[in-house]
Amino acid sequence: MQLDEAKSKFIEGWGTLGSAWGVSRTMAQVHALLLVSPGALSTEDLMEQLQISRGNANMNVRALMDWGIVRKELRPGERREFFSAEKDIHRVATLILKERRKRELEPIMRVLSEIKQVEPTPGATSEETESFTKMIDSIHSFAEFADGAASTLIKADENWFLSTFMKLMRPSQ
Amino acid sequence: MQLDEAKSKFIEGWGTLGSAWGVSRTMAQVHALLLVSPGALSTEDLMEQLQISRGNANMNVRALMDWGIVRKELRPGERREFFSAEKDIHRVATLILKERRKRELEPIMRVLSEIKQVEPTPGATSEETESFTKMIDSIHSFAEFADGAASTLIKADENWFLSTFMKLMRPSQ
DNA sequence: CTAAACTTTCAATAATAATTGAAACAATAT
DNA sequence: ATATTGTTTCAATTATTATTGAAAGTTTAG
Repeated sequence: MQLDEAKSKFIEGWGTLGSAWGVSRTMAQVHALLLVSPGALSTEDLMEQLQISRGNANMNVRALMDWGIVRKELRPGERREFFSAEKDIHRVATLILKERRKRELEPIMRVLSEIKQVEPTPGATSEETESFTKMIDSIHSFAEFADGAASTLIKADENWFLSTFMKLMRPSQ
Repeated sequence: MQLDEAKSKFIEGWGTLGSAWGVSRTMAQVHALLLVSPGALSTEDLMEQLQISRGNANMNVRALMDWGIVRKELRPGERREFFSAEKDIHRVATLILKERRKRELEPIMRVLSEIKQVEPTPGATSEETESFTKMIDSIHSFAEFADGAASTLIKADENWFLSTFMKLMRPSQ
């Protein structure tokens, strides 16, 4: 396979993966393009290679910078800005995990804590109330577990992540 | 807080969480409603309590059954079908993980293997080609790691998941 | 077999999310 | 000061995805 074809396939595939997560297809594609480009790219490069508008390119590149997985790169004597992706894939995974934790885990934790104390309600059997609180409790403790796991991964450095954790997870395969 | 209000809040919150993942809001809400209902519900119950159409209720309940987190329950002497959610939250997490692995990890793995052999391409510097294959390799091995981790979790039983893994992840908090 | 009770499908419609492109804004060089 | 080169914003548009509801399909009872 030729390099260009391989790059396109990767960008397309990464875009599809993105939509399965709550990430827009284009945002994932911009990320993919930056990942497989050895040097930094300008807004124009992004527009041309992905066939998207200037506004779109700008918005997505900014979102990626918010996530911390793309950096602005300024070149001396150059007016325009260049962008490059974090190339260390473990660090990328960590940063994405962090962002998703903030966006997804935190909101549901807030809801769960809020509804944790249900009053004995007139018109509901105690069975109903108990079944509800039991369910909420178990989701709550699971969410806390997931949150803790995410924190640990976020704090863990890449080496630990790869060597220790990997051996642990696949002891016999 | 009253039981009804708490239930609504939970259903709404679970729905919001769903949209952040690639799950439709209504599918997540149907799941939430079944989770907090002590008994099984009929299609009519779902329609009424979530204010959705028959077709919508049916499609989402079927999707949840495909995921394995909702079961059909037939009552002797009753024509209509009742549905109930898997209440064990660890099992729910496992089943969701399994489904997401199939839908997300597998497609990108396919793309990655396909583009792994890039020919030395005329018109591209060897630096360019090398940088590309290096990136693909590292994503590939990371994806393999994630896939292995997912398999392990899927196979692991609930007790191990809670006791061993939890202690491991949060050794000092 | 036919009616009744219920489920499933799917084309049409509505709701939501992403994208464009032009205008406003900012920075630098002359 | 103003022309040039670039960035950012945002209302309008387009594309995507979810939802409806009516029709077709199933199953059981009589």
